[in-house]
Amino acid sequence: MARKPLTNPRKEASQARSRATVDALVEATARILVRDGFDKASTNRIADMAGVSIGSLYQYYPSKEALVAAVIDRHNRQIMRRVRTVLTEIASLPIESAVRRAVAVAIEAHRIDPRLHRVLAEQIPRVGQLQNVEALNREGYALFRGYLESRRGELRVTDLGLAAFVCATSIEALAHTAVLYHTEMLLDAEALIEEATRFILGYLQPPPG
Amino acid sequence: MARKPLTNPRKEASQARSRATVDALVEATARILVRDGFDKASTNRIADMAGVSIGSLYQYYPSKEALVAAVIDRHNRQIMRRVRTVLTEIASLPIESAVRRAVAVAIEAHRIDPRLHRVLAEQIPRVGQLQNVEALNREGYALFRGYLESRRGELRVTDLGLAAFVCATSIEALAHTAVLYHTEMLLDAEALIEEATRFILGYLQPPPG
DNA sequence: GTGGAAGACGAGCTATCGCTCGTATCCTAT
DNA sequence: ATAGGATACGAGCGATAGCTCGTCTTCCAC
Repeated sequence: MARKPLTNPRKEASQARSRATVDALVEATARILVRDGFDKASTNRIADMAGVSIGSLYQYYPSKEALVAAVIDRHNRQIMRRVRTVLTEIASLPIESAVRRAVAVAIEAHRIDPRLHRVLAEQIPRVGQLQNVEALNREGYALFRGYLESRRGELRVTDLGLAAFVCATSIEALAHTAVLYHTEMLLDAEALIEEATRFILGYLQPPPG
Repeated sequence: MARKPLTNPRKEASQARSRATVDALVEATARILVRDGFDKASTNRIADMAGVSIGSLYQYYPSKEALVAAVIDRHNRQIMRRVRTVLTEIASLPIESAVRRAVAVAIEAHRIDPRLHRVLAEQIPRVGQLQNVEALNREGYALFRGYLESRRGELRVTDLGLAAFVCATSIEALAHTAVLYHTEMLLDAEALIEEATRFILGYLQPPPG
């Protein structure tokens, strides 16, 4: 396997001026990733677009990968803030509305910055941040599993771990695919949400009657 | 968006000797992709591993991307041959066994060469082959949709297009995730297949009774 | 058996990459 | 006011990338 470059920031920025520099670098990285893709995102170009000298760039980030990792981090934080909130709120809801909310937030999360999300989804493996993203997936999975456990009596599934995996993976994939590759479906997002909800419920809930 | 390099082969190999050269190049590309990743797969290195001079490489492929595209192509062909066969066979099967077979073949297909599949899944967007892969997905989707239509009377879903999208996307995602990131699940692949089958059937079939 | 097309070769060009380091400027504690 | 740490600068180094082109070798139709 390939050797991993360091992806941690080099030092904290302590003065306001330098914090602005760091922000500009991360922002410029995100913009270049979206506009030109990972390959054309050279450190020189990033520094340029940030209006910062290449020397300053290397004061804060040891490599291009570290910069991309910072972008990923920022994006993930945005997503998880939203997902965590909603998946915590659903605890008190009945199954049907809980699942509907979960599906909706998955779509919402993917729509936060779809173009960036797409580039990142493609580039994350190369930056060696896969574990971190796996950790996020696992958190979503764990939150959902927690909910299932609290409602175990109302479910027809027995292996809640497996069920949570199946649900979380599918919901994520549906949201991901729809947002990134089938935007026309979002014109009637409600219909998609309803269908996905029926999908999940048909699996989780015992047949009526 | 980034400028696209040409990805078409440069010329056909007509003599046996040159066909061997082309094969060696594609094979070497695949091996280096798996072993070292896309970034370290330089044309010089590929030519080296193939035991072919760099000049010969450029006689047949105009760029590194073209070589990777050839690898993708070969791999996709392997996968689709299998998937097409099975999805055609299921036409005569009742829903339950048809879905089970479909799930099984999705997993099977991802297991053909998982390490290569993983690298390719990550790198395909950069090679601009996304449409081609989308075409494959659409073929899988269309085949499955055809089956659903032939059984429409036995289903509870109404929008078969949407249903096929939901099923195909989920099955693919479950197979993909399990094979690439949760190999421990494959120790009991039967259990996974059964669960996924229940999952899909709960959505497609009307409640019993 | 020979001429010309097909194939193979690899030194080396240009471009760009990631990155360092010596120097200049700014900020703040005293 | 000023010392000295924090911050910013950017010319330019070494490495490596993709790729060309002039030359040599092999194959095959006649």
